[in-house]
Amino acid sequence: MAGSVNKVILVGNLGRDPEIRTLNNGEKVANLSLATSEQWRDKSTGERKEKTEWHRVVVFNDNIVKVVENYLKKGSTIYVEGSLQTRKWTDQQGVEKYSTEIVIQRFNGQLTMLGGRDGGGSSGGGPRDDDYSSGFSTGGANKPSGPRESYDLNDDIPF
Amino acid sequence: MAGSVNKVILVGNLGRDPEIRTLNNGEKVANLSLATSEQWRDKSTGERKEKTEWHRVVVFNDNIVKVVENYLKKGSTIYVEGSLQTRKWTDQQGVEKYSTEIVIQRFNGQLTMLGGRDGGGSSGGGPRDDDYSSGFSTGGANKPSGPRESYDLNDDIPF
Amino acid sequence: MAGSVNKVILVGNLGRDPEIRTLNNGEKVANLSLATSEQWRDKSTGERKEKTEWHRVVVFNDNIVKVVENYLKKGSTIYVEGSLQTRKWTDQQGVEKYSTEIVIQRFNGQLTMLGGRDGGGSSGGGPRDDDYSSGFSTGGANKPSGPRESYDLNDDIPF
Amino acid sequence: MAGSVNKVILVGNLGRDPEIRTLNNGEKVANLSLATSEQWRDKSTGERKEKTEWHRVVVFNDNIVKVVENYLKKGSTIYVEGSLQTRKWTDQQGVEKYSTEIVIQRFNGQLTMLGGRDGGGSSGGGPRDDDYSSGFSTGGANKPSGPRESYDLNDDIPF
DNA sequence: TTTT
DNA sequence: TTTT
Repeated sequence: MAGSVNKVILVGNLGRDPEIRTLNNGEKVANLSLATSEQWRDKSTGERKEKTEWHRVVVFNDNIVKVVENYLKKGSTIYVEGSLQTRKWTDQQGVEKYSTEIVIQRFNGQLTMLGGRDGGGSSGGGPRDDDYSSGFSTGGANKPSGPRESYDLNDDIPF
Repeated sequence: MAGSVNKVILVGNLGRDPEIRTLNNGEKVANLSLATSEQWRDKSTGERKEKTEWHRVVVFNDNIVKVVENYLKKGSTIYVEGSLQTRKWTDQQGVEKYSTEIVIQRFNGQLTMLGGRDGGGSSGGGPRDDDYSSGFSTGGANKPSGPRESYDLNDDIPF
Repeated sequence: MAGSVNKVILVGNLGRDPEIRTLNNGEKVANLSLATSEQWRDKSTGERKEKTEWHRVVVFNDNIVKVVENYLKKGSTIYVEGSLQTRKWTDQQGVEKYSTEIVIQRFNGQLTMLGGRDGGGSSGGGPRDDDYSSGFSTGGANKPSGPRESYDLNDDIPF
Repeated sequence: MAGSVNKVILVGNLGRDPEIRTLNNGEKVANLSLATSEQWRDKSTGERKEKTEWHRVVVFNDNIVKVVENYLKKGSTIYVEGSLQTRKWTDQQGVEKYSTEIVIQRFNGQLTMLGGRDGGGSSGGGPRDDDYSSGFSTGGANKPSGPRESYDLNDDIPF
């Protein structure tokens, strides 16, 4: 196909602490649940309205996973840049399901902390409030091998 | 919630002709099936790979719906800007399903034709190949009258 | 020209309080000085580096100008979306100069407050910390009534 | 400073053939002159108007420079993603000047060919019309060392 | 289902 | 200086 572009840009808050999983090959993957919301005033009734959208963000980029592990938690405000990917999976009843995620691959995407609420988590320790910005960076010896061919997230329960 | 951002930017091709539906209130809505794809060379095997992602784009913006109706068809290359929205629905077996779409609302989003293949469809009629660019427009009879033609900022001292 | 796209997305902090000017026709224009910065570690010396970029943002969109007037000040963190525009002007010595700005027109662009430092300004009054998000709005008295609700065509006269 | 974002997204056409320069260290840099334009109809007079904006794009990313060298020419339509940078320089009369450019650094940015007119240039040779998409890719053992500092050429073979 |  |  001629050149194409697949880019998602979100600024929002984490609805819960990130989940970090370790793949069979030792690599870590972070899953974020990110909320964005719109407010508006209903013209007819005049009342304030708000609609929240929840996004599933999956991070494969090593350096960004480290940032997620060390700095993010429920309530964190972040800027995220990734690409859309729809995954097909089969639930325990054998029903086919689809889950659309914002994916930050090894060699693209960005995640920037923007501060935000101090979280309500009980966790007290750990680094925090140190602003940290991480691009696609990564490096390491591995080249981009393309769009992460197979990885087992099939037992995830999409949001 | 603090200000948030929910933005998707895609450049790709239509997999089929757009579908236009008319709502009860007379408004039209356009549905697009847009493909983006990535190519890469497998590091180990050296072979070329390609992965295509399909996106559901839903257009509520009137002016953009008109562009879709009049100019787009299977194979068209477009730039699209909208926001992510996940819809819950129940299929005929009563199973809950989720569908994530790129939505171009009445007052946001953008769609720009970028040309692309002349389509392979047998359909011959209708306007075509006329490049046309439509922003969020505004709807109705009034369009933005353009990029702020003249204004005196000349005595500003740029940074 | 075939469809084109001209879009800038910035997240950064205001270097000083916004400047609001009133044009001859009574419209207001806001000027912002926005900083973005990059940090990295020098590979050879190992020392931390930082480079700050300053952006001139000009807001013509009425609703966004109101937000700027009422909520922004030195130190505010904002998300801004606009388009690039280079202006030619002549300084007092008669030398031609160029200034490139990020412009938020009446019918496009976005500005979202993201909180940030409480500013260092001595000014104490004025609204603050009330998170506020403003899209391209529409100008005039009518705002977009939100995501996919009913709405009336607006009878705004765009500039 | 807290995390910041500095991103420019353009779709437009090259006004002339790219210029490739070789730095002292042997690295190549590409300069592009990219046009974006807006059309609208003047409300009062009813006449069609068009305003073209010219952007200076500077490419440091090796792989993208190769694409530019091999595939782009006057008239090419491209998608470009980079960051804003304002450079200060002194002209031959000793006058300080500023130039704002869209920079594609070694480890970020994107350039995607979107086809476009076949160019009118007299140049006949060279690859052409082969759509080619290049991300920041690279990787290798070298990490991003920041904005435009010293770095090593990587010997990756782009896909 | 597109495109190369 | 491009493009329509």
